Amino acid sequence: MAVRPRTLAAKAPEERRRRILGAAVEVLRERGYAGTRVADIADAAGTSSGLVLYHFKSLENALAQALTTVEDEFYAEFESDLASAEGALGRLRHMGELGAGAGPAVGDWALWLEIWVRALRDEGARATREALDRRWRGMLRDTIAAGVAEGVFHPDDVDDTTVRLASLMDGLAIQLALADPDMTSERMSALWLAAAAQELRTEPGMLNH
Amino acid sequence: MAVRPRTLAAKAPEERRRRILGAAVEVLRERGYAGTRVADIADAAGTSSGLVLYHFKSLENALAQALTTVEDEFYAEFESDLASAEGALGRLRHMGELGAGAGPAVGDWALWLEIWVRALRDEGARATREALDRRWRGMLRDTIAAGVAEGVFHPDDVDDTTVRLASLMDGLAIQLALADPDMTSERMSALWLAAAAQELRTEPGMLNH
DNA sequence: CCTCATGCTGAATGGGCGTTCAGGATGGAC
DNA sequence: GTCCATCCTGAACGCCCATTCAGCATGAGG
Repeated sequence: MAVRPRTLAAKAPEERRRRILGAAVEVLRERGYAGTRVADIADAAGTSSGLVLYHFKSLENALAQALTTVEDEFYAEFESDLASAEGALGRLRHMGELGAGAGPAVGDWALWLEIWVRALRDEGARATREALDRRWRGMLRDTIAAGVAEGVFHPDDVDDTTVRLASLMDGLAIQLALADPDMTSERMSALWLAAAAQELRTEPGMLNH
Repeated sequence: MAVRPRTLAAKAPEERRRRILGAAVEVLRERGYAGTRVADIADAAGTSSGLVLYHFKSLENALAQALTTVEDEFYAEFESDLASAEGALGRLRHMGELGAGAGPAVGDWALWLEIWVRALRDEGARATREALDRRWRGMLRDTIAAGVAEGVFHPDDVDDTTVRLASLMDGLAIQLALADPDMTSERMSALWLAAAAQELRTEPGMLNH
């Protein structure tokens, strides 16, 4: 009658595993990739370092999986939030606000900086981040294309505009992640939407909220 | 008759010191902040690890000084190159091209990623990078203001435009540093100048070269 | 020539930390 | 109850460096 042939011993291994992964993300945010120790993760998860290595083969692997988790959650939430937006204008506004920190992104931009540095030298990380970037740019491009179809956007060149707006968001995010006094969530969102309005030649005021 | 009261023993200590600093920069580019060892620097400089620690107090300190060196050279070259440009339009074009890798910037964007991650957790690094960013934005803002005075630029808001164009460059640079197949030096420069043309409402074609 | 401050070396030291492992506990199967 | 796969623990092991240091080299000053 067991759903799985394999029995689950101990309390709840899968639950424990997830707790460790969550702890890894937490520590990663606090100390960064280079500063995270196995013992830190174990402490944060309220378990032993032995178990961390038991569930994940190595620290390296644990951190990689932690980052994957973050990325997945990031996009999942992003996409679900976006689904509730109506029309291309609404979707674009959401993108500006979510990217600027209204959602899960807020503490995550720091992690993106870590991912970028990692991607500098790790082939796998590079490929992953490239794929994720393409996914994000794809969402942006689709939104723009939808707006063109609706007749509210009139970009010179959809691809170029997409790359510029995506890159602008990354660049603004750096200042946000580094807590530059000149940058706030609100300003970032406003700056990005203003750029979008220029790029897309929307009617004046269309993208203010 | 000695210029300095202190005698210089050995061959040329100051020269050696500079060689080590250069080696540190080289290794830093190759292996990144987290991956650089004292022995790597010593090897690259053709000396002993003892000497590295003799001239710089610690590895940490050596790397910090190496980064400072890079930053100084970066801006020095940037400013001198810029001085030769005529008019606001010429200066802006230079900024687009230098930033995109025509000059010393090309291998340095990777180092900027490292600096950003470092700034995430090191107060000193954060302050340094903020100051440097302000300096770069200041140059950009001055150029824009000059263009306004010349009557060739007509931005909505000089400050906002400055921040957007500076951030856009950072964002584009990430893809360049990570060798994203969709991004090249030429495309980056073209994308940035096109954005500048939009932001500054230049006459059509003014910023093409 | 001496002397001695400064440069310089490479082996030794010591600490930090990833990984391993021997040994328990747990709980389903029978 | 007995057995065994699976979980889990924390101490022990070793490796990898940063840093220290004892000692040699050099060359200016006298």
